[in-house]
Amino acid sequence: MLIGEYTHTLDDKNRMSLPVKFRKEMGKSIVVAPGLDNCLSIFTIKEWQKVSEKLSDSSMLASDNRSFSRFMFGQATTVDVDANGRILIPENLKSRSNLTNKVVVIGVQNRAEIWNEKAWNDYKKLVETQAD
Amino acid sequence: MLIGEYTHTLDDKNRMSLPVKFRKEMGKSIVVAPGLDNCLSIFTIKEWQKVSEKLSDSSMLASDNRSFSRFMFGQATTVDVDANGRILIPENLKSRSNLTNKVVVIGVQNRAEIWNEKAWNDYKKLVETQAD
DNA sequence: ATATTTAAGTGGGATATAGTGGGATTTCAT
DNA sequence: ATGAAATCCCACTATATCCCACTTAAATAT
Repeated sequence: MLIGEYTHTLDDKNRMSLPVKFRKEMGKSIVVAPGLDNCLSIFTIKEWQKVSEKLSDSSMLASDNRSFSRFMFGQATTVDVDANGRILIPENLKSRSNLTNKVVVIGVQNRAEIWNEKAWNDYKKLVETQAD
Repeated sequence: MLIGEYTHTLDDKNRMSLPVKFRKEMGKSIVVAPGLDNCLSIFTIKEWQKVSEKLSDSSMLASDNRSFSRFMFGQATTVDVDANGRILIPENLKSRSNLTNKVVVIGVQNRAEIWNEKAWNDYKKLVETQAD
């Protein structure tokens, strides 16, 4: 299971190292996809297949499903993990999620997410205040 | 069952020894997670699995479920108990709960909690006055 | 009660490794 | 053919981890 929060660097070659605790579970080839709430999602190949199956089960006659499928499949990419445990973040996904030099990688059970550092901190604060 | 209150030191390497009375029940690998009311929760692997199962039943398309999952999984970490019965408190969780050199570990049935010493004393007082 | 032993809690040095940066080579597109 | 970008490779640094040792508290024996 993927859990935990790690602040990493997105260098000027758009490389980002995966937290070492995620590497074994993630394998050598992963899928980077747009995530909800302006973050990036990353999946193992296996989990990505599950996501795709769910989407293909939903009818393409419903406009919401069509748009969500386009959103996910259209922007997702397979990337390889290099010898140092890093992946290359595609430029279009990077700019979509306002990723800068400092990013936060979080584990959320079956997926990981990459956040703009400030956006993640704001999001956490919001959740805590709502819990009262 | 985990019960009792223990004042321990959080050293400058963020290590904290578990109360010896908790060690057998906690095992060699435990999960540290954010808790409500500004404390940290620690679970056995088994108890943590129960928590995650509850959360994984909820749909990720609902924004409330998403945010709570991110909050819990994103900040939780698995930590190993070292040869001296200590665990390493992640820096992000430490600062979130205002933990300083002196912390209080309390047992609460199936989980333990780590508190800032002063916050715990204030909380106790508050509960006592409210009980009148 | 006092001495002796055992264990809990803590501190700190040495080593391993995660994370990062950057040069050199290769691949790809124009 | 040329420029840009991706990949490979190596190296550096900060930090986590391992290991050992000290101190204080508790337990046992005399």
